[in-house]
Amino acid sequence: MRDEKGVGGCRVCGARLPAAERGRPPAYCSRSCQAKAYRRRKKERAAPAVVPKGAAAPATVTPAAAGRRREIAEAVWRIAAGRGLESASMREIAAEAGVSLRVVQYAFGSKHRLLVEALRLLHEENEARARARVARLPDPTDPRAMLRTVLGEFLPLDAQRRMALRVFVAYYVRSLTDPALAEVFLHSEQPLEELVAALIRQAGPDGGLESGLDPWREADLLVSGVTGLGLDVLHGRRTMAEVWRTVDYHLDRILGPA
Amino acid sequence: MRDEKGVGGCRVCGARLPAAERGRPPAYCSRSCQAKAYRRRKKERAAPAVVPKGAAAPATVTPAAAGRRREIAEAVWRIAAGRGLESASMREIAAEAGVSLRVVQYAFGSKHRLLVEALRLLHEENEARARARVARLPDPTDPRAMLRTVLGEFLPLDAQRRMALRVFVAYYVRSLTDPALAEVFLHSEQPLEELVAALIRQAGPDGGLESGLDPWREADLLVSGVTGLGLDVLHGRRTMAEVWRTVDYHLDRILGPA
DNA sequence: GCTTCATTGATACAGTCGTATCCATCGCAT
DNA sequence: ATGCGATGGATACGACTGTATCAATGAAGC
Repeated sequence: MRDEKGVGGCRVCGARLPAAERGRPPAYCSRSCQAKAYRRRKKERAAPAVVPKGAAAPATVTPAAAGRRREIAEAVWRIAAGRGLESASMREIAAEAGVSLRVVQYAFGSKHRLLVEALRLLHEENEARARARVARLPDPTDPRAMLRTVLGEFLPLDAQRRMALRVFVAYYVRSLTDPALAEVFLHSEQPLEELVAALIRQAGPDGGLESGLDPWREADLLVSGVTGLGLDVLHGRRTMAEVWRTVDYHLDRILGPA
Repeated sequence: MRDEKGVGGCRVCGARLPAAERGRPPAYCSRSCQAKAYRRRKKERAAPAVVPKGAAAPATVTPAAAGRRREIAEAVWRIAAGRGLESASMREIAAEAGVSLRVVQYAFGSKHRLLVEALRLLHEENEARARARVARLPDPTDPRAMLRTVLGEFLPLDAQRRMALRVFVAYYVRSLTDPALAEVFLHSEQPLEELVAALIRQAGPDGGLESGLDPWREADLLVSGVTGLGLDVLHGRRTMAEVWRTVDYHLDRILGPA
């Protein structure tokens, strides 16, 4: 609740305001009053009341420019996951992000650029989270645990991954008729089957890899299969428990029983 | 190309037409001419010119009511596959179907009912085509050929299946936020994994089914995997040749080498 | 004080959207 | 020839769309 927008006259001298019909409503009666208020704020900022010199990150205060783009992109994710990408209008996005329409326009220029950028950011976010989960594994040399973690990135295991999966599917459909979105998809996501194939292959010498298996073909079906199973879970056609049983069955088959 | 709508005068006597500003444009100069034309049509219908009693279905002449709904639904499919479901507006659909907006409204009542019905019809259409392809197999007892045919129903192997796949994915995404569409999805598509599992199991006794395989789990990953691979093909991220190699590898693994 | 620049609130603009209304003509029967 | 319900063309309605415009802000240098 800051001071009311324009009902109390000039914020400095209290004089009546001209009340323009167009543009932003005035808050000062003159530019001199505006400059006076500015210098007052500047002085307060110079002595910012005991800041512990970098103890905790300033969670609420973002680097302004990039931070706001990020927050708007997150609003796009939430809307796309909850109500579908088709109801992500500029005004809805602005409301969800808690900013004005003009700010969204200014930050991204056009809706199309906003959508492309939101997809790109979600890709980055997900890759970072996936890497973090892999790094948090207790035994980094256990191929089965590693495979389970990697494959789990495409399953709706928590709110975050459920949302990401929904958003990605919505974007996937759009990308079928939108080259700019298609490029974001095709540019990333490639080395995944290779990673899984490498994990399977690496399990061969010391693990229990049955001979005669083609790691590449196994990885191919495993990755696309897990994606398809995840979509069924989103839909309510399967439970995660069933999916894990199927995945574990195939991991047993490929790597040998646990 | 029937006779032009209203440029040639009365369809019976050829007289000039009053050309009303509101409502449907007239085709007859008077009610008597209208009745004359009706009786003429009725007589032709009574003696329908050597119909061989059910030899071939009257492909072009549809039962009017259901036939038109079908044509409008096909227009929805074409638009959804070509330009995306989000650009399937009532007016676009009407234009694509070659009818007026009012006709689309009249035939389906609301856009939502139209979309649901179009999805239902596409499901029926696809099931019929799939059954026909299975029935056309040279050797109905060959599990490998049967499996390849069944799994092929989810791959963009021709223009029809490519279109159906695109439409289904678009609808799938909508169904995540639209219960009526979700019901159409959940109501069908269930017995598919069971069919594939049955085919795998049946190949056991006389075929070359390796012991230790769980037909149900194999079918589970195979079906969802083929779906996922098909989506990648739609996107251009894979070729159909690569997909067939992966599928055939796994059929070899499950059924034994060809 | 002045000016400049990036930012932004309020609103206008030109569409498209799904749906509803009006009403003439339709097929069909009496 | 008239009546009836189904059909359908033209158009209005109100809501919403993405984008553009105007003017005033915050912040800064001179």
